[in-house]
Amino acid sequence: MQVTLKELARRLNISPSTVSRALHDHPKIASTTKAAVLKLARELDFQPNPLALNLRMQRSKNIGVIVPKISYPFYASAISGIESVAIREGYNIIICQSEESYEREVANTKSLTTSRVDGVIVSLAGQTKDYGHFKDILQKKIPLIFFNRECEALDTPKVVIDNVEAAQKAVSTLIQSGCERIAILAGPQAIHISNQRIEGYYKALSSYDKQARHDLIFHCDYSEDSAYQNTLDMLKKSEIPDAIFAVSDRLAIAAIRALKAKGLNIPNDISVMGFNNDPVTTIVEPQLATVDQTPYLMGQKAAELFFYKLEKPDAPSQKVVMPVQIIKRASLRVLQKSPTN
Amino acid sequence: MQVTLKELARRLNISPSTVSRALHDHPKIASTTKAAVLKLARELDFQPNPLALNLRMQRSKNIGVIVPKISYPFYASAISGIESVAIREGYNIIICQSEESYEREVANTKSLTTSRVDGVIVSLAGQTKDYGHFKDILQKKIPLIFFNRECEALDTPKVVIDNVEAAQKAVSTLIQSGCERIAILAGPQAIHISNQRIEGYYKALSSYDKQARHDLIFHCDYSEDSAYQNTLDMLKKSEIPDAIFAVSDRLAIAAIRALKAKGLNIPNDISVMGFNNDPVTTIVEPQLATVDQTPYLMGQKAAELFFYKLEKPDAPSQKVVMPVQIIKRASLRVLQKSPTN
DNA sequence: TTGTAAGCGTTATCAA
DNA sequence: TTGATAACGCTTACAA
Repeated sequence: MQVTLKELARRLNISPSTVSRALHDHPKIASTTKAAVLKLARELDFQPNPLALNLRMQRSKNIGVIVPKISYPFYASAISGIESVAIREGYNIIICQSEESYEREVANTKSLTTSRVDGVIVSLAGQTKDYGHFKDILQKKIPLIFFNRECEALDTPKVVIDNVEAAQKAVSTLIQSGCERIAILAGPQAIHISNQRIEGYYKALSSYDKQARHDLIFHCDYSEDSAYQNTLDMLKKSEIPDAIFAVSDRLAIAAIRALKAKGLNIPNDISVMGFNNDPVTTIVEPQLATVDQTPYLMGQKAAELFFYKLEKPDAPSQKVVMPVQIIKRASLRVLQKSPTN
Repeated sequence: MQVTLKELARRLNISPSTVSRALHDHPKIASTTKAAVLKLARELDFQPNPLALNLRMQRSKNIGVIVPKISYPFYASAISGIESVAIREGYNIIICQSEESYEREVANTKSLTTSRVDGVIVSLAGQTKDYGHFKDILQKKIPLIFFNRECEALDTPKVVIDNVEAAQKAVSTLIQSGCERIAILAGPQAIHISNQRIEGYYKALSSYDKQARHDLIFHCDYSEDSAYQNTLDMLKKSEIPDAIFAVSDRLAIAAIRALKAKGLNIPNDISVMGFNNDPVTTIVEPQLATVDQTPYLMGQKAAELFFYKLEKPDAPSQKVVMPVQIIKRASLRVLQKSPTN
């Protein structure tokens, strides 16, 4: 059994309140009693009971975290980031996986609120289109933070990347390496993040005075099978693309598989660019160029936004936009500089 | 603000204890009052305050989980497994990463015990050789469960695979496909799990009346660089191996990289077998044969062992041994059946 | 069948 | 500078 504050008081023949004050070095406490308390506390290895503390303080010191899937490397890193700052502040995190399902996400928010978390950090499930469960959280005055996949309609702190700009950079990189017909392998039509990346794709093309071609835009359902199929479809065109920009590394790798199956050389026949900088990008052959999103830092930032909100509940909600970095790898063709230029 | 049990009592003009009993359908409660309580509780969406409950019951309903790294796919799956049964029992899990460091593992156990978890589920850090911090946990009567990487010296419930048998199966598979000179790419000398796999390697060889050759045993420090170097060393021999059994997929992939760099064909010149069934095994070329360990099921089982221990603290500790499965893939040569046999 | 009171371990308020 | 008391929200003897 752990030693309690009461027990310290009993042994020292003083009242629990005095012990409590000594432990928190309250201004009006005799230095002698304070010393005595601290000494005994150390001797007996006193640890305040967090359960009692939590009840008293009406908080749990837990942060709920809802992500689509912790086995996605992006989220594994983001969680580490969140955890690192939570631990530092004496908080624990409770991780829930929505598995991209709206129903599970709703269930997760319910379970987190009944377990009285002090805040919730979320990256939206792919299927979520209704935000009632998040409004409930806000209404209960529980700080709610989004990261990566956010809900634009809700006024909460959030940390995201500029998906438009990131995609624009990625596609510009392809253009600069000499690609002319760049296809985009996007997600489902309704996915915000995917649409933003399509927008960036358009922007890149137009900034180089290129005409966007609607027949080079492919929507898959985020499954590898469908990415594979869409890639095969691309290759049926009379003039096949000379580059593919996929909105995630997983999709890009499925595309690579399809390209290889058709005997195409990457990057000589076709360049490929992914998104996320997943560890597999260095395993696949050729190594996959991609967009790095610093998920660990995003997680840290999200946690920091939570603590800021906790401290200043009425401060306006910040939207933090993280920089991204293009990672050039062997899946990208190298521009042959023409000697005349 | 959430409605409390007291509030229900006040509104119904009965005592809190009666409300509490009604909610728990205590035998001696008038069915009318019970109905009334339940009705109001539903109307006001009463949720018992877990903080109060925890203090009263002297438990946190949290399970601490310490793993080397959640971004290892094996642990990501294992955690999902643990979580799935924890949630079902109304428990939350608090995840800590030791990052393979002994010091961090000690710090993790400290932080978990001061936050008063009801149990701890651990897979040992690579560097851990002293188990004092775990003895402290046991002494505090906190259930302690090991999974995957266990501590043999401690009498606790555990869920593991039979590493000797798994390695024996893996190496037998190589032998059956016609490999003669099988090298093993093992971890550091002190790692229990790695040594067990070496033992299985010996057993497989001797069961086929083959002589084990010490010059085919390579110890790397678990880093990819060192796996790469060790593989290059193998190739300096007068007679190079015709198969490599690596004790993890990560090491196997580093080996593949080295083999390719030296212009060797896999599996024609040399077969490769990994361990873990990491998702990258299907990305690397050729796809990597490996040993599947069902980490999700291991996690579930570990959590179940925890709840069993919680219920029956004095029951003898179970050791659950999970079956493994050899996954054959293209990195394995196919045996040319000689027509005379 | 129900109510009263004590207690889980802490802190905050008030009084001394 | 310290102590007594109440309170956080719940359960559980014990009493009625």
